[in-house]
Amino acid sequence: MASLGELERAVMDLLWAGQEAATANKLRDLLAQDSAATDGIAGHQGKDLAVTTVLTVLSRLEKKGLVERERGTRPHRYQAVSSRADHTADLMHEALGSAPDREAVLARFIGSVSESEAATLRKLLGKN
Amino acid sequence: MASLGELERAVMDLLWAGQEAATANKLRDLLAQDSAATDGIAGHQGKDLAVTTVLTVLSRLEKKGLVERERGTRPHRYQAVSSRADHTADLMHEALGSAPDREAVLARFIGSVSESEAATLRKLLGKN
DNA sequence: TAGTTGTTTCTACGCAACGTAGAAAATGGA
DNA sequence: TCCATTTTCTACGTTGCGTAGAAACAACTA
Repeated sequence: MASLGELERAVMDLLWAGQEAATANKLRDLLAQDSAATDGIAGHQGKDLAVTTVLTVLSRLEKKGLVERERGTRPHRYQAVSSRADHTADLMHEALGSAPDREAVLARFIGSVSESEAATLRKLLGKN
Repeated sequence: MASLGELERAVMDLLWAGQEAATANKLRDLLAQDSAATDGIAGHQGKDLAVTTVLTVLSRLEKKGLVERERGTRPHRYQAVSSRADHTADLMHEALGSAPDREAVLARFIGSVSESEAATLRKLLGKN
């Protein structure tokens, strides 16, 4: 129960990027900006989402446990439950988790990691 | 384009487990066995899939690039394109890949790995 | 060569997830 | 009490997946 749709991911990216909790309206605006930027000079003909759309997505993300909502304030405020790094690491563990041959997987994983990342990993593991 | 459904995964598990390429019929039988075993003494009332079902799934897996089919022989023979370990490692890279903060992700990942696996990783990264 | 049988392809249905949003309800201020 | 803002409810279209029947196809036998 962890994979995200395109819009869900876009919203999470915004929540992860901003440090403050955001309202649905704020997020809608940011999404419009983003798509305008992506469309380039062509003019953002695409995506002006309805606020209800954003709210629906936020509810779904809340149900999935990725988003937390403050119900006290009137425009509710939404924020990511965990950082993107944490979430991504969780995903990696999830992929790894269901494998009966964890060591082999780790071997392959390490095998196809860039040298600089390998260095990072060595550092993190405490070199001994 | 990488996530698998339940049956798709069951089929891949069989292909990954067996060393030889298998036919659709063989796979159907193995699936029936598996579900019988899972059902325990209760009697495998559940899953006797039609061969066409297995064939459909195999086609979809082929389209996804996970399965390769020999069309020469009459009962076509199917096999996994890459090992489960490779595939899982790919998934991990995929999760990691889309992150702008790769180092942070790796840090979190390492942080929540068991000590024995950390040891494995150290060995694999071994400065040698 | 024509029938028979095993195999594959085509087509399709139901269900769940997701993008999308209108209609209606709720809430807080004028 | 009425209005504007915000949230909830409901819903529709699309896509992926489990599932399989019907039809096409290939190989063997009589």
